[in-house]
Amino acid sequence: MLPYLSIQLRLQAAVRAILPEADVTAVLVRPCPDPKFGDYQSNALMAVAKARKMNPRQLATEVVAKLEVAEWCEPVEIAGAGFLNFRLKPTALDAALQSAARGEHLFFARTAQPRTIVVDFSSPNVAKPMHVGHIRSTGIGDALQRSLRLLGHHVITDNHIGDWGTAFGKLLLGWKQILDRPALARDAIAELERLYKIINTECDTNPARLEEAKQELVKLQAGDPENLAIWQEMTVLSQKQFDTIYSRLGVKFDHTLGESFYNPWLNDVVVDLLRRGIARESAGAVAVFSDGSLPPKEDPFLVNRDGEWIPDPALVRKSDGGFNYTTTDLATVDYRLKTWSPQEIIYVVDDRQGPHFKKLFLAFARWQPDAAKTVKLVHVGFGKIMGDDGKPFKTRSGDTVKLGDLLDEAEERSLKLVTEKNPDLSPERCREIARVVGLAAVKYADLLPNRQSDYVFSWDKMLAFTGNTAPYLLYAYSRIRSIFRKLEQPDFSIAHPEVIHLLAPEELVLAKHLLNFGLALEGVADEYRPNFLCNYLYELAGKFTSFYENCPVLKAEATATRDSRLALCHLTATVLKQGLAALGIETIEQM
RNA sequence: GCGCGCGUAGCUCAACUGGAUAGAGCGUCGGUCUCCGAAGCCGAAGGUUGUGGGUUCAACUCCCGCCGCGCGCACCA
Repeated sequence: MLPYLSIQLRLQAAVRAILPEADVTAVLVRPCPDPKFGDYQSNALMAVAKARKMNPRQLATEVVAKLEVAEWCEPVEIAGAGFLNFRLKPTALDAALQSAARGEHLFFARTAQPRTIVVDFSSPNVAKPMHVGHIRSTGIGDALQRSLRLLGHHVITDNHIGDWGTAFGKLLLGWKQILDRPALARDAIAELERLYKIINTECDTNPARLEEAKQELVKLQAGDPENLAIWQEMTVLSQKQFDTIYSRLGVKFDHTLGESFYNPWLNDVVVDLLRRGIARESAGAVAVFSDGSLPPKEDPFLVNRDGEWIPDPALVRKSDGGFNYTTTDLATVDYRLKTWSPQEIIYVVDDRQGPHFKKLFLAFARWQPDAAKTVKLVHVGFGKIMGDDGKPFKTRSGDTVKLGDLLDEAEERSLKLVTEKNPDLSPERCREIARVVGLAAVKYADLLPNRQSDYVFSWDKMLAFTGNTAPYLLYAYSRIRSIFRKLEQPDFSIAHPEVIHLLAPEELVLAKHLLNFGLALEGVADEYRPNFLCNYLYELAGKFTSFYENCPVLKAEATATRDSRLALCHLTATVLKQGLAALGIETIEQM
């Protein structure tokens, strides 16, 4: 077990010994923000004391008297208002690394309570090109599902593609009347996009055209064979595009159950909602209204107009009989619960859909109160990608940036840099390095900022080899690998874990940081924030580089020092690789 | 108008249950390759965390007011 977890358990036991009725789940041990205070700290006693109106330092003194941590720590220090500071004994640090070297752990613990978690992410639309916005849902969702799996959860990924809806009326009309077959063969998505744009423009100015499109949609929804066949073909063509992009990104889904999958249940959902009095008819449509159980300010089914709270319902059936996405989403929750019995469903979707998810989650809880208690529904929202001008990121001509083009450009730019820095490497080798670096740069730049804020897209920043970037991390990794190449043991493994014995300050700093890998992973899983792991890995790479500058490995004077440092390098490389993998980022041996 | 989110160094961003002297990178200035990869490393300068109050032993973090920006506000998703 990792030292801080052992210390935490003992601390909780000590608190329980003093205050038997105390809830110790919040009594946590965390790394110190400043090494001068020690390696780990706990500030939980101040909160415990406060809740009981006790003197925090007095409580700390009593707890410390009962605290048995001498096998890992120097004597515990009580500081400030009631902080506990722990300093690891060198033997405990060595032991932790040795157990990792024996393969007993990689500085994280698999969860004691595995949950079944559905992760719903990416969700592109049929007949439309995947664009730069999809990188966010896809990248964040993939990083979350990878991290959750690594921690031992049972994860089910489901790509809820937009393969149904009003857009298909226009697409069908375009397909029947102005389809350019050769163009479709060349670039299906571009042709479908062209159809949609033309018909959409016509519909804006010509009500008759709009009516035609609506009729095509009605026919599709009624199961007209011709329209269904065309729709099917559009879906297949789109899926090819998705597959190409996902294959480049290294993203896989366990399921791809698009919106259309739920069609058979939509009518039943609405009927049931009506029967239970959760939805009612309004202006020809069917909608879920507020049940008044929440204060108006917190009630997503209410909106304030000129000082008055008026209904802002969620529509589940349009006045023309069509269904809305709330209906589909309700059917989807129902299906997922019945099929997989998850404890948690995570939706990685743009923050602007926040109000929709609030309504959805509340509506589901009213529809199926018992089922709702078994599952945690979470909207993991994220902000927009902006250009240098502070406006949403677009091409020079003002179009949305297509994801495929973005990845191409990342590889091209990265190839230029790689070739420049490595004139000796073969073109094939450079191309492979550039592929990994370019892709990593885009993914990492997207995962690094706090997901809720908008961020500014910058090629120069994400491809820079300095600063908190993917190239910097990959460079640190490749430098470690270079050591083992030089050693002529590219498949190096730690033969004798007991050689690990850390002395130099830079060794200690690096080793202690390795111990915190699990905290970073848990942060990602608990807060749905991959940027915690990004920052952890950046610090790890930085601490490794400091070590590397100051502590000779292959040229160490003593064999024992050399072997210990080789082991430290190997463990660092393993954590870097595993951590990047959890973010969906590949590593390379050389760059 | 109402609601939600945001506001941190010149710029781009961090800041882990409220916790100790708010941290990085870029840019600027300076140091560092007869030594395992200098795409690196070390150092300096740079802040009233939009603003005014409040709660607390302790506030970037929680509460209230104000200013500024973004987003959303039935029959698209």
